[in-house]
Amino acid sequence: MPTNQGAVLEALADPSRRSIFELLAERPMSVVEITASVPISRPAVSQHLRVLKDARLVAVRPSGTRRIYSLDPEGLDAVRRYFERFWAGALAAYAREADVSSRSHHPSEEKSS
Amino acid sequence: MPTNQGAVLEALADPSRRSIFELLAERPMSVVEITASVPISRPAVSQHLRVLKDARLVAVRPSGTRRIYSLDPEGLDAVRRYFERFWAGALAAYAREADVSSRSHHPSEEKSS
DNA sequence: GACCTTAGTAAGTAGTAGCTTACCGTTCGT
DNA sequence: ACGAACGGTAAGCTACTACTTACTAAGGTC
Repeated sequence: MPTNQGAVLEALADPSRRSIFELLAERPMSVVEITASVPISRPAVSQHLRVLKDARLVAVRPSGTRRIYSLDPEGLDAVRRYFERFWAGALAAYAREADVSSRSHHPSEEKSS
Repeated sequence: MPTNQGAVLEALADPSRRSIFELLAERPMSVVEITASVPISRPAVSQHLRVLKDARLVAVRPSGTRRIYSLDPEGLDAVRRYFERFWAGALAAYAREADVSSRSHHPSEEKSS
């Protein structure tokens, strides 16, 4: 199990974390830079970054005394695979349910089998 | 409000809710059926279903005294679009960061405004 | 009709997640 | 070497969230 999908979903469930994540999508930034664009304290940002990093949604690169955070495609890909797993099934289920609903609402038309 | 992606992510952040979601991916089920496959009480299941329904991840169809829950492609599609939005950027950022890392130490350039 | 099944809501509780301030180690500039 | 900027960690508080046990309503069966 490479890169737990649950961790990714839990990480992005928090609005502050989503903001940070979306910020880093524009360009890599240091912690102070991120903090300037977000209404929480710097330690809070650090804590969020730790969660995002554990979920492999972001990666760090040290640059002098700063640490430049950027997006890590790894976690993104993990969650993408997770949702792809359900996509076909969801469409099929929807089609079947829609069919059932249409029978109850419209007594006419379409008797396939 | 076209299917808030945040709501979808928050809904699937909970393990119990993910279990229910994945159960319904196999086949539509009633609340008691779901409860039988999950280690929580039936009211808890109802509460989770409400969250999933608000996020448009599941849909309900009344069938007599039961309510058959099934996947709703709407929420799934919303979150898929959300992640697609970052996919290209994440890959580009990753390539750039990998490039930066590959060069050794460069004391020049890069100045914060 | 009586009565059982199904399921959503109310009210209350325990645990955890996110925030803060304070502190400490590193790295750069002078 | 000293001081300042950067950033991660610790400790503590608050608020929310997931869970429970009632209770209530609606539909189906006899």
